[in-house]
Amino acid sequence: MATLSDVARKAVVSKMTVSRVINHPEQVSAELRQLVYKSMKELNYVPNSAAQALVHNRTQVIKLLILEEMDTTEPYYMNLLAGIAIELDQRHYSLQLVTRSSHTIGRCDGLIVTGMRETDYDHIISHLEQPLILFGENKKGYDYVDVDNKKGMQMVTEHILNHGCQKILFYGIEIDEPFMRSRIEGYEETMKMKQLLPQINLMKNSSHIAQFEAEKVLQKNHERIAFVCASDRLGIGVVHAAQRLGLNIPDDVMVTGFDGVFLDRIAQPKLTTIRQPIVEMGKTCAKLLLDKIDQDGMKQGNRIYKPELIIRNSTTT
Amino acid sequence: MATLSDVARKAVVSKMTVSRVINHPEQVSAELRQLVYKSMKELNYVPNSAAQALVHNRTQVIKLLILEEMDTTEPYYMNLLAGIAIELDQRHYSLQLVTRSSHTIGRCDGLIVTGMRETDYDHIISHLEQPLILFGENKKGYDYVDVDNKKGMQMVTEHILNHGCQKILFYGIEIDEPFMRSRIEGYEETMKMKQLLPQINLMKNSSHIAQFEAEKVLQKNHERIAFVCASDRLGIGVVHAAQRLGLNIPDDVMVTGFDGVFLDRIAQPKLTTIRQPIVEMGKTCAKLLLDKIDQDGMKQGNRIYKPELIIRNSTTT
DNA sequence: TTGTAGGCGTTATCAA
DNA sequence: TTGATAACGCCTACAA
Repeated sequence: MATLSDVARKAVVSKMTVSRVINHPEQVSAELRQLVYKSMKELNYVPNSAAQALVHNRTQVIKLLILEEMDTTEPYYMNLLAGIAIELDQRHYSLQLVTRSSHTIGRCDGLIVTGMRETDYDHIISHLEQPLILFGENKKGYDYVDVDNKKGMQMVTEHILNHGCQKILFYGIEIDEPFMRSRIEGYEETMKMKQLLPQINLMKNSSHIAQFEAEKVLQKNHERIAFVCASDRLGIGVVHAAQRLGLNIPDDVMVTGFDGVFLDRIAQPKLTTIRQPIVEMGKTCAKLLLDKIDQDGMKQGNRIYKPELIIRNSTTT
Repeated sequence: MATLSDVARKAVVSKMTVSRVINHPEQVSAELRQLVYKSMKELNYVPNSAAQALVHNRTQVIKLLILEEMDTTEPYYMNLLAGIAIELDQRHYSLQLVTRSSHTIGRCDGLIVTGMRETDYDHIISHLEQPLILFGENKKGYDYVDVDNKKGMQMVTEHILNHGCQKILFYGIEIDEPFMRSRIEGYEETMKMKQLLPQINLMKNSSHIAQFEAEKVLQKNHERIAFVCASDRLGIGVVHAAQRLGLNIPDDVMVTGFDGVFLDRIAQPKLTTIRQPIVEMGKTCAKLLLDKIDQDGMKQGNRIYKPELIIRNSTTT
């Protein structure tokens, strides 16, 4: 692999001139600049990032801290990761995955944190000195990236109402975190606005639990009913329940999910859902973080994505 | 962050002694060694890997080259990645994700390659000079990690035969790669051994396509029938087909999947499947690769995992 | 067994 | 505008 010196020798200039052409090209005369570019190309020069990291006291490593259990890891994450990785690669950073079990965080230039619970702030997050970006809304003032959860749930609830169903149950995940509270709010407010009674049922994020719960409800129910779910996984469970009882989707039972990553398409019928642009959001996490690092840890604010309603056969024919 | 010099100063020894305690502890007297350990602990010393990388002409970066389309990315990958990441972190390497679209591979110490097609050998793989490990069997002599695909399909086919069903169809993925050929072989040989007619149907790895195909078959069929599928995704499609036609699983129709990552548990009923220990396999990929790097690219051979038959309600009650 | 000198590839600083 | 020098943190080679 060619080094700065190789390029310098070939162009018959000093190493510094080459370095300048790379970092402050405007400080170099056009003539030499062209000469250096030519040599770089010929030698196929790529800067050695270890050396750069050393001078700048950087690691060029970003850690992704996944605080959710591996068990609950949904397809979801792969997309987040893909987004993050694409952006990091472009800016010559690399990635390390850290889970709750890794006891020590180790060296890095910054962190992206996801799957965080309330208690993690004190135990983990507040001890970190590196810049960080959270994936998922929070009320503690940390910079974050998320979709507008409340708006999403409003959209999907209104969609059901517009299709002539007034009995709407909410199936959510039993977890006291902001993203969940926002989704509940979105549902609740929409229902109250129409003078309808919100019915909220929280459970573990498992398709089998959702199925079990929904079967109980459907056995007693005799009118048209809808389940708006806070995840596609719960949505799939409800679909199974309806099918087991021989009910028609969407005529007897309407079902919606949330996420729009993979599972919505696996369901049969496919799920109406709120799609989160996860890959995009991953890229944004990385972008924000790298900018934050470049700006010496300055606050970057939040990035809140507009949710997208994907209408499928679980609510319409 | 503390450096070698800091530790040396604190322990009142030279930098070299500290370096030796880390890399060749046996060359240092017990007395000094303890002193140095103590100082390291007190200063919370962690070696600067950029500096190490620089001296050793390493990058400390491993790339994971994912040649499959993002679209077909299954939950599967997250587990592979998790395994790889755990091992890399322990050995102070970091990771970069590269997809087909990244035009240049860039600097790294080694690669793990997955989702490769026949044509990629010439176009991509053969141009790489870094050590590499493939995830997935191949006949070109590259070191790889995989599950015994043939054995897995034999196990699951025999399982069906033992449960009194002789009409067994194979649903596979329409892709001419070794892993698929092995799974087909496993099915074919088991059937032939019992003098039964193998029936092989290849299609895109999509639950909806599998459902479509299975419905066609089931409409004409009037005996007990089983579908052994080459992925859980196909298996889910067959389950949907049976349900749409009001058939009972497993009494009328038996279904099996392959992979045992996430989707098998989402299905209702849960799928009998061949579980691949993906996290473990990911760790092994990383381990093999790092060893290969340490041994200057020496051939490491293959690691073939025993498949595990997970019996669930899609074949038994 | 321990320490000194030099170098890995890059960049900031200062001098020309 | 350009170049020489020193420094980043660590390790190899050699010397004591």
